Amino acid sequence: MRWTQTFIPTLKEPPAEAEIVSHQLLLRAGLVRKLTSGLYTFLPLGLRSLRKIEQIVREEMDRAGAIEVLMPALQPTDIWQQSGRYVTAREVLYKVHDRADKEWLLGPTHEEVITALVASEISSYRQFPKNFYQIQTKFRDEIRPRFGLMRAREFIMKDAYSFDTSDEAAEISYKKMYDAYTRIFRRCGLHAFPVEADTGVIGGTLSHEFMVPAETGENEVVCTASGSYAANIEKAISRGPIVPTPAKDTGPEPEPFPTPGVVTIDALSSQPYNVPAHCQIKALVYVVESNPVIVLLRGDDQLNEAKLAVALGTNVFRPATPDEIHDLMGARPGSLGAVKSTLSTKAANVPVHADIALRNAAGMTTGANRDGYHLRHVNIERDIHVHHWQDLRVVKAGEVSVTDGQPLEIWRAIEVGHVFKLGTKYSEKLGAVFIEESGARRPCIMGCYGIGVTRTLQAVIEQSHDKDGIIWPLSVAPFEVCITPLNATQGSPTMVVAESLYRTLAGRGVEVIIDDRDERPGVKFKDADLVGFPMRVNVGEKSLARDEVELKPRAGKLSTVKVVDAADQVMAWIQSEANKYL
RNA sequence: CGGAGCGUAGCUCAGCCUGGCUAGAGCGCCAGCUUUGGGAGCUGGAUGUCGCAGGUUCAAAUCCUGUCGCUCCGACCA
Repeated sequence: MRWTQTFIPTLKEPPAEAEIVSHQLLLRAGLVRKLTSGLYTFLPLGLRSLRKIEQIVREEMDRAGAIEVLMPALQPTDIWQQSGRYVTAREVLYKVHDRADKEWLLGPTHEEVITALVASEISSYRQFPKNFYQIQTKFRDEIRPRFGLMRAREFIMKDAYSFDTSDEAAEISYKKMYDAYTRIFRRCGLHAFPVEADTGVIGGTLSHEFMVPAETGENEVVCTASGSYAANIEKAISRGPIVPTPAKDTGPEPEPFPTPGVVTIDALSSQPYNVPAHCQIKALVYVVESNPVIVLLRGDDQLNEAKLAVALGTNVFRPATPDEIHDLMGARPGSLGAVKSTLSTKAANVPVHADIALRNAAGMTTGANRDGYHLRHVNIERDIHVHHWQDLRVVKAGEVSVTDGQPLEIWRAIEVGHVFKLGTKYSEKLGAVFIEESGARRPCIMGCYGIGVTRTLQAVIEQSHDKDGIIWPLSVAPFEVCITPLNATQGSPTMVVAESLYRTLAGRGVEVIIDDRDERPGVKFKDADLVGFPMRVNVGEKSLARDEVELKPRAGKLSTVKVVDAADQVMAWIQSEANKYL
């Protein structure tokens, strides 16, 4: 490819709209342009890298035995009604109407479509296992698109769906995808690692997200240094708080004491009260499908809403409003508690969910359900009627792993993939049943597996760049080699050598671009570094006088080679570089 | 949807608080000359409904109201 014959609109300065470095570089290197929030045009170089990632994904899915299909992005509503997601996923659904005013959906994901296909086409146990995948544009009405391709309204996803006849077989399918994902991200030059993920209200036990560590990531991951434990913070557990919960009874019964104006954990732990946060019981009121529940946590702990969703069996809940709280508890937030003797008649029957870190807690302080008062000498087993003991807290750095007692760290990360064992949720609702050997009919066991292809592209940039620009891994670079003639005058010795090398490399199958622009060397160097081609070959009069050209790997040191050896040297370099991503 | 910020040239921004000449700079773009190993120099040139709509005023980029868009923080997710 010739630079002058493609379209690479680089920018000197980062556009104001881009906050994070990968987003800035996507724009500055001329890979994408924004149409409007969450919608991007892929320009030639961005598209080339995107296609390379897609191809890696395709090869590894094929290797794992998955079968490529292509499903419609436009979908009828009835299958979504059947699965129930017309309602539960309504927030992310883009709906369109045809001229007869019939409603259609732009697919945010394809469980319904693939399950309908399997329901109508596959009926015998002999036809399993099957795993279908596609690489396709998805549409989601994101609450807040952001960071360029990281969270877009329209994005390219690889989605795969496995169908099996038993749990054991489904686990094998799951493992194959898990292994394929590990290979895919490695081949993309990404350091991605799997973590246990929340399965949400769907339940089930098997779910992993593939995470790329990045300060700008939207997720938090809890892990040990050795990797012996790794989980999304929504799911993460530990052996409990570093400072144990007091368990010594300090009084015969709860004792109220005045705390005028004290409505925070901090205030109660300061002068003149000096009640350490871990000796307090925090009471929260939530409204679950219009019914109140009380949630108890240690004062120094935060509620993990994902865990609460699992505990409640629904994700339809919200914090109660101050008015609702006052109406129920007779006190305002900051003075709440669940001690039996302080609960109003109305509150007495409200379910109490307590975090397990509060087990056997004694000598605790909590709100008295009376503004300006707290209670001390609270013994939770004696004084509070706990209906449900559950793990509800957010794990903190420094606590130790349940697997091997190693200290836990917390990292931010980008989720690039998610593998999920679905069970029979969709197969039951959409009638994907098969006939087993005995003649009985049973629903298929499903799994679903997603990779955010466009997000992966940006994650590569986020993880691999320096002050000058992108540092593409060879495997996903838009071009492997950039030839930079320092004088682009047609027929000049420099250009003759550059053109010759260009033709030789292209003829040997190297993805090469020649910067044939009539620009000064500095401009070309800056642009090549910004775009991040893995190898740059400088052809200039100085070195040409010695019959040499320069090889400059984007991430390595400059060297010189004889003109006649240049092509071989470049080939050798590419070969050794390519081996790093296998 | 709640909170915060920003909309002035293709890009980055100044001007706005305290209204007043022809709306500016750098980069980019066009022409010419010079230059040619890390975003060159000089000269000349083109480019703006100051996001949009109302209002206040003798006068609005500037003040007020509304509206649209973009960005960031939270809930959602590949």
